[in-house]
Amino acid sequence: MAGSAALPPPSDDGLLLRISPHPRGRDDGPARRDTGGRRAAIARAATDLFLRQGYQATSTEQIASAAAVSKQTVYNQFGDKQRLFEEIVLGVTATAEAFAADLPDTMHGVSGPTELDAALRALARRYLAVVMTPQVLALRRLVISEATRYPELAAAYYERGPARVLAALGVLFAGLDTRRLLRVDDPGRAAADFAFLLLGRALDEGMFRPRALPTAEIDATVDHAVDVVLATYRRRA
Amino acid sequence: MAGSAALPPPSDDGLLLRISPHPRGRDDGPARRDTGGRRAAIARAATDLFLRQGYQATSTEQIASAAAVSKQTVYNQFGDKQRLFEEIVLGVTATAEAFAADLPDTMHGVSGPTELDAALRALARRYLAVVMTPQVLALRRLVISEATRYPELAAAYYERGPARVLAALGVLFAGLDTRRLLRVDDPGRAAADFAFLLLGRALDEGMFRPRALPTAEIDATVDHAVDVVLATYRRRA
DNA sequence: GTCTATAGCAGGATAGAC
DNA sequence: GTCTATCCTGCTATAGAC
Repeated sequence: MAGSAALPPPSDDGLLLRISPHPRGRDDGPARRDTGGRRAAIARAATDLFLRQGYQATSTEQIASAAAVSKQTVYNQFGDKQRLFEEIVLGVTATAEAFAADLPDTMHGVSGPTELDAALRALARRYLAVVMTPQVLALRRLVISEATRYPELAAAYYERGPARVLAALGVLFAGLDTRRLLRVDDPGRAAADFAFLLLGRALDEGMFRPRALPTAEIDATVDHAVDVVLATYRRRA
Repeated sequence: MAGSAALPPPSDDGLLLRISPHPRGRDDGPARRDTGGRRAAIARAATDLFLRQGYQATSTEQIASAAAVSKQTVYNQFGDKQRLFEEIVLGVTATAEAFAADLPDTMHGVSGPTELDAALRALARRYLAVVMTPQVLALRRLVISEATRYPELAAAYYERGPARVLAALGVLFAGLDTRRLLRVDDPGRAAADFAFLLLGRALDEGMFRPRALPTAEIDATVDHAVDVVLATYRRRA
C-alpha cells in the first residue's frame, strides 16, 4: 500500500518562484549569451521540477523537455546538474532577503503600546504566511534532502534564508528596546522566541505532512504568539 | 568547490538506533526464518547507511555488503528496497514512544512551585538532548527527504514521533492545570509553546547545519524556555 | 550556440544452481 | 533460504553535425 506511492499530481499552479536572471558563479567558464531567454526558461523549469520531485528524481532530460530545449543546451548553460541546482537554491533566497529588508520599516511609525501590538500582529501574520507557502516549504524540504551530500549549500541556504530573517528580527527587537517600547536584554533570543512560538509547530508539521492552515488556526497562532512575546518582554512599570 | 562535495566520512560510531526485531507488515508473504540474525544484521546495516547517506544514495549492494550477506538475501528478507526503508523508519520510532511514555511520571512527585520548576527544567533538558541527537536529526532529514515521494510514510513518522510527544506533553500540562500548579486553558498550545521555545531554533538550524550545542547554550535555552512557560502559565494569585 | 545520437555506467531486481 | 551471475532500465554527460 504505502510502497506503491506514485509521484504527486503535476499541480499546474503558475506560482513559480522568481529566480534571479543571472546569478552566475565565479568559474562558469566563458560567458554565454542567453539567446532568447532560454537560460531563464531552463531555470524556471528546473525550479518547478526540483521543488515538486526533488533533486535526484528530476532528470536533466525532464528539465530540458519542460523548458523546450535540448539536453545539451542545459549543459551549455549551466555546466552540470549540481551547478544548476545550486544556482536555483541560492537564487530563490531573494524572497527571504526581501522579507528581512522590509522588517525595520514595519515598526517605524510605532510610538505606543497599542500601535506596537497592532504592528507585531501584522508582522506575525505576514511572517507565518510567507513561511508556510507551499513553495517555501518545498524549498526547505529540497535543501534538507541534499544537506548530507551538499553541506555547504545547506549552510549557505540557512544563512541567507532563516538566519537572515532571524537576525533582522533581532535588530527589530533591539530597536524596540532602545525606544523603550519593550524591555529586551537579549534581542536574538527574543527574535527566536517570537519566530518559533509563531512558526514552530506549523513548520515542523509542514515538513512531514503538508496541509493548508485554516484561517482560524492562523489567527489563534498569531494572537497567541504575540501575546506571549508582549507579556514576556513588556516593560514593567 | 561546492560542487565537488564528497560523501561524509564513514564515522565509525557504534551508536546505532535499535530497531524492533520483527515489525513485519501485513502482506510480507510467507514467513521467513531469520537464520542466525541475518535479518537483524541487514536492518542494522541499512539503518546506518540510510541515516548517513540517505535513501537514494544507498544501494542495496552497499547494504548487503555492509551486512555481509548477498543482495539476494536482502530481497528475500525484505521484498524490496522500499519495504526495507519503511520498516526501518517506523521501527525506529520506539525512541519517541519511550520518551512519551515516561512523561506522565516526571511530574508525579511534584506538589509545589519549586519542585515544578526543577522538574520542568530536568524534563526540558532531556527533551532537548534527545531531539538533538545526531541519529534523531538524521532520521528527520531522511524522512523529510522522502516526504514528497512517500507522503504516507512521512505522515506516519510524524504521528508516531513528534506528534505523539506533543500529545503527551499536552496531557502533562493538563494535569498541572488540574492539580492547580499552573493555569492552562489550552494544554495543546502550552505543549507546543514549551516544545518550540525549547527546540525551535536548534532544530531548525540542525536540519541544515549540524553542529553540537555547547553546554552553555543548552543551559541558557533550557532555562529561558522554562522561565517563559512558567511566567505565561503561572496561576495568578 | 543548438540539436540528435550515443557512450558509459550504476542500480534495482531476478534466474538458476546448491 | 543463500549465493553468483546477469538482465535491463534509466541516468549523466559527451561527440559530432549544423
